[in-house]
Amino acid sequence: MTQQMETARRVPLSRDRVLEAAVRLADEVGIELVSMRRLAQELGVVPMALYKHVANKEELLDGMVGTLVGEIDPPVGDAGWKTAVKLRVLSARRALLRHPWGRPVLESRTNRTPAVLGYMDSFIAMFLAGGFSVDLTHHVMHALGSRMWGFTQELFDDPAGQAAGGQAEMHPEVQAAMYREMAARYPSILQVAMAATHDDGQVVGQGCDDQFEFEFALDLLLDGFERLHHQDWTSKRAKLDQGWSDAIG
Amino acid sequence: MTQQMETARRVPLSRDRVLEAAVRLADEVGIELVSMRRLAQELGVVPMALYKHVANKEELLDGMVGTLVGEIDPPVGDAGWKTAVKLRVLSARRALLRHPWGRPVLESRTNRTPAVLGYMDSFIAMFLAGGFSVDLTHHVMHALGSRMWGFTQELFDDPAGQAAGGQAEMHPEVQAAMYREMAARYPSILQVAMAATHDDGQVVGQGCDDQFEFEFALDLLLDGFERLHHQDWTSKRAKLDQGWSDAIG
DNA sequence: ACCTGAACACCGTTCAAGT
DNA sequence: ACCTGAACACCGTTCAAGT
Repeated sequence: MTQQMETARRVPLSRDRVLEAAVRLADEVGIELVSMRRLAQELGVVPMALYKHVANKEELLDGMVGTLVGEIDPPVGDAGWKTAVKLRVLSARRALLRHPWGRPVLESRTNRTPAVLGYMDSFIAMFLAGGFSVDLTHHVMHALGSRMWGFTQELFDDPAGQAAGGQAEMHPEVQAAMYREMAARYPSILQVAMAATHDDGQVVGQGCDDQFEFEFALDLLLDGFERLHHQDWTSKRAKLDQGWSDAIG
Repeated sequence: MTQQMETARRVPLSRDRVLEAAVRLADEVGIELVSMRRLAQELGVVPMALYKHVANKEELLDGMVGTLVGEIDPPVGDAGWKTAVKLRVLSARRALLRHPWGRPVLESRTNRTPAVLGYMDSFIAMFLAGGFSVDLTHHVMHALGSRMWGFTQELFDDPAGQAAGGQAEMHPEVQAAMYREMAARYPSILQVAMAATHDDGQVVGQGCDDQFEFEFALDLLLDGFERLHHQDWTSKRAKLDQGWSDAIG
């Protein structure tokens, strides 16, 4: 331990070492505990030393996203666009499951870093290679949105602290009371929740198969994309421009 | 001003006054500047005084979401499920456009407050009333996800500070250099961006019609829901359970 | 020129002292 | 019993003093 820290202190800091340590720290203790100060401490360094390798915390987070993108499989070239897109999204999803901090960090990113632009570019290229018009590709990319990264903004995401099965510790009476309360106030939620969880008395959100739900929505979108593509769908805006081109051309 | 503050000090604090002030403050200065301390100052009160009306900041944010939900139109009863769902989502979207803080706050919510549960419940009820099976309703709600609130997690959302048209201040040379850089590194992005912005030299993300893109994806999903509903789609899991019921019933 | 301790301007929340 | 100032344990980042 002491030896490790001394070794760490001997090796000079570098942007890569900083990012690597940030990723490891976020994996271990969660992103909410990753502060410049804590990260510096982890590296056996004074906080200000980090600022020579990253301009500020935003840039640190951008860098972390970069390493995340690096873990996503490159697109397969031999399958159709649909398979290629799906495989890539699912690969991104696996990367995000390995690094739970990826989601909140991606959501908060606002800088167009090369890593993110490159990832987006390769997605667009898959659609174009599949014969999609530039116009349809544009809208389809918007529709995909953050699902490109393998996550969806869910109704209720599990709070960081709350492990699954927390319900098990409740007294039957309390559970019964909650049940009656739900039945009175939120009858529709209860109906769906009961069907999904098979009357084991859990409330909505628990007991859902996240992977299934993600792929359900993804397939729904991809099928929709395919349908529009086959019928040569064009947005009114693009149609209008086509009219203009015809008129002036 | 002084009189206002004194009046404010005279009227006793209440949960409603706290929430109302929080909403107004967030509308005016942005959510990132809404702190317990700043809010207290705005109310002419010592920070700790707030804690008698909200347990902590989380509960304050939950309360703000409550007032937001209150601004969303109730479901129309006489149209079909598709119209009812779409109108409600678009109403939520308008509420969110009036209160830009709603999105980040909703994204960060993890508590199942009555307001949110009630909103969800009414959505589920719309699908069930439309004849959707409980099973399909469940998956469809997941697929809808945060789109229920009228927003999508976009690839790049405009950073809070950056107004549209910031590009206009760039020198032509810089713009040309950026253009060449994009062409070399992200050819597919450039293709789409140019088509979307009609060669006025802007980069991707600018010049998109957010409302169009939102409705494009929403319609794609709703059409998908409709198709599955018409063909009596059932998840394998529900099919399996049906088999079990048949076997043991 | 490089490095870094101290400081600045904030947080949310606890807690004990004052009324 | 109620209220609140001071304090605690943090932030990200600036800046000037030290080597």
